[in-house]
Amino acid sequence: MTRLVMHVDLDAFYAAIEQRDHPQWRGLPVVVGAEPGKRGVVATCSYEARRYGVHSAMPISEAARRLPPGTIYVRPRMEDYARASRRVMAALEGVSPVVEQVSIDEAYLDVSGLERLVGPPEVIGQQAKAAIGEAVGLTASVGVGPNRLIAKLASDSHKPDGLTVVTPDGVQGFLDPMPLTVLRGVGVKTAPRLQRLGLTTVGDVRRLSLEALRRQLGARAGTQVHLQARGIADDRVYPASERKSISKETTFPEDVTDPVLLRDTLRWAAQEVGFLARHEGRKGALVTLKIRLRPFETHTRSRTLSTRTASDSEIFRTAWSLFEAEPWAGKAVRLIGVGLSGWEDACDGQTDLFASEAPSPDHHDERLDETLDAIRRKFGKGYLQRGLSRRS
DNA sequence: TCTGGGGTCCTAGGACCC
DNA sequence: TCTGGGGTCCTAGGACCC
Repeated sequence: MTRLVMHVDLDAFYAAIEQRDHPQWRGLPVVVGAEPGKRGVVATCSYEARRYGVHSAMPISEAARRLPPGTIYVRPRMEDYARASRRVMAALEGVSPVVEQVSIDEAYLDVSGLERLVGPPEVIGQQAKAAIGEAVGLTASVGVGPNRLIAKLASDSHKPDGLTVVTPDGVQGFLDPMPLTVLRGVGVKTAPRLQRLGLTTVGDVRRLSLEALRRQLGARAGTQVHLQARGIADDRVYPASERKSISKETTFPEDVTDPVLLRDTLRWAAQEVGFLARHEGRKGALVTLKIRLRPFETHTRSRTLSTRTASDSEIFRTAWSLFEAEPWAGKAVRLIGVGLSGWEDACDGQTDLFASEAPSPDHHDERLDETLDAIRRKFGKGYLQRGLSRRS
């Protein structure tokens, strides 16, 4: 049976919420992200800002150079965005029961078989857009195709507020003229390897032999690219997938050498990770320290514990000992953070894992406050408030 | 230009075991 | 004394995605 997959992508999600909630900002360039003049990037920006060449992940300093006076710069309000996201996903459940949320502003739906009930794919897509409009007053771009890749590229092809349906017969004609960078897994490193061979489009890639692709990209990636160039990709939708890791990290406003500050920040990160792990009823065996040194040199160090943990202090102690085992003392640190993973059951009989202690907010909050105080004494009140995430 | 934060998946080498 | 092949786990790094 041939499947029908729909991809839904909210338009300039964070910026659209800001413009929805601040009518006076409509029609203006709006940038959600870091504060101009400080370290950081654009999370997302309104279409008015995109006209100046600004886009997600651009350094905020560069964006500020390009954008005119009168541009609105705002810090993300993640709680509000998350609330809107939940409403959108609930609305989509009304279109098809098989919804896979892939990020705060994107989802795949399995709409196979809905044609007999609802009508052609265009009508199903319109239904999704209308449901989102009703739920949160935002627009989305929708793509429908025979698999995830085609549905995603279809939604990307007309933005904002687009609706694009690609039939199985239309797949190759749709794909061939596209730049090869649209293929999943072909990014800033892989694309030049193909471009050096004189390839530019997906059609060019399709004409290269499987053997040549595997030589260039390795067996696995080469095969995947070969299949994608023919429009062959996963056509399943996975409604719920369990997360595999929890992490917290922060980039300092200025590089840090003070070990006390590094320690306090790592303690804060460990408390955040531990709290979230307990909240989700998880314990992990693998603690990973992440550090980024000046100029932009990233390292990870990890340790597998003999028993799984969700304890703030154990996560912290492990991460700090990983730090101390390295000759990093005195070096300028740009970023520090910690992750926890390794709770998947390896058939080792640890069945009591999820009966672990509940989150302990009181204890947690008190210690967290102490740590945050230490950090904010250095960097000011606004620091370490909320995350920032890149959104289309 | 000067590069956030949260993730996933893959590769590759070495340890260790049979 | 010099030596196989395979499997699994651990660790570090990197590419990529949103």
